[in-house]
Amino acid sequence: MASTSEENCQKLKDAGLKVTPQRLAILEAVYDLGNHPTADNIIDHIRSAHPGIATGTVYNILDVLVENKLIRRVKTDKDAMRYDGITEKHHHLYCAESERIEDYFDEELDHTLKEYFRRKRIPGFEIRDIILQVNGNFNSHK
Amino acid sequence: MASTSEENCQKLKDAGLKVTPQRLAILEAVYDLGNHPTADNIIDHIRSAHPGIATGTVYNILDVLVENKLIRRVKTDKDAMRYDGITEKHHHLYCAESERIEDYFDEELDHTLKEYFRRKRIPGFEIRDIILQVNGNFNSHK
DNA sequence: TCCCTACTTAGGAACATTTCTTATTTAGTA
DNA sequence: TACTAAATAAGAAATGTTCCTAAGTAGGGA
Repeated sequence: MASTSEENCQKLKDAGLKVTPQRLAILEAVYDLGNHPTADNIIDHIRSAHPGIATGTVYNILDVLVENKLIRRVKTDKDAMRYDGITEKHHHLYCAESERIEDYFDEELDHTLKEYFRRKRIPGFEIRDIILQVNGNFNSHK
Repeated sequence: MASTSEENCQKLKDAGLKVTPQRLAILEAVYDLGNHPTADNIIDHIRSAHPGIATGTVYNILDVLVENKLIRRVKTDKDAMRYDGITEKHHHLYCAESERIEDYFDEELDHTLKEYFRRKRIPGFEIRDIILQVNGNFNSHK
């Protein structure tokens, strides 16, 4: 989870993006904060080290990072958009009662789905990927 | 797809909601518009017959209808929130290139998933339901 | 049918997000 | 190291969504 500035710098370069202090700060904020921060969480975190950054800039950069697959966007029904520093394929568990969102990895499931849709095609639609939105409740207290 | 005012009226009553002209109008707008309208589409549609309705009211009522499961909210990555008049369980096909979203029904798939998670439980999490977000492209022109 | 109460709406303010334009900065090249 | 083109950030303004309060309305009971 811990990543150095140089590594993050490299990630930006690899994606063909110019490296700017703002982009580094935001990428690091998403990693540091963990647990699907909102744009607001990210702005707060960054302003401590980087007071002048504009709100619009943060949103712009988040978009750029999402487009270049350095981070992901996590949809929620109600509240604000949230972000995720994990780029490997994974699903999300949404708690109906709290705002909690957990990552869920399951290669067996991914494989099963892939097989399923290899057999049963959807007419007129070419699948790129499938993300599960698993709704329910956490019943143990972390 | 066609539904009378009386039927919609009854749906509201069944959900324990007071019947108001605004609620009926919005419920009908979602059915009439089809194809996952945005709040904006709905507001436009309603204002023709119901000019005075406040924007906030439309959002409030959409929330109420979602909470009472008369309609559903469809999450999208980027653009505005969209709504869906179909309340049976179903998944969504998201087109990467257009804003098109199609409904996808597949009982066999639902059954497969149910079986899968009956075997393989997620520790500390109780599943209520699972929605697939199928990303890809439409390759035929409808 | 009329009244009462709780629920609902209108309207506006607050908040979240996107978009636009201009000035600045990056990174490659000389 | 200095120059330049292209990409980027700041700031402001537009848009989308939520929240709040006072006024209005639906529906049950007298």
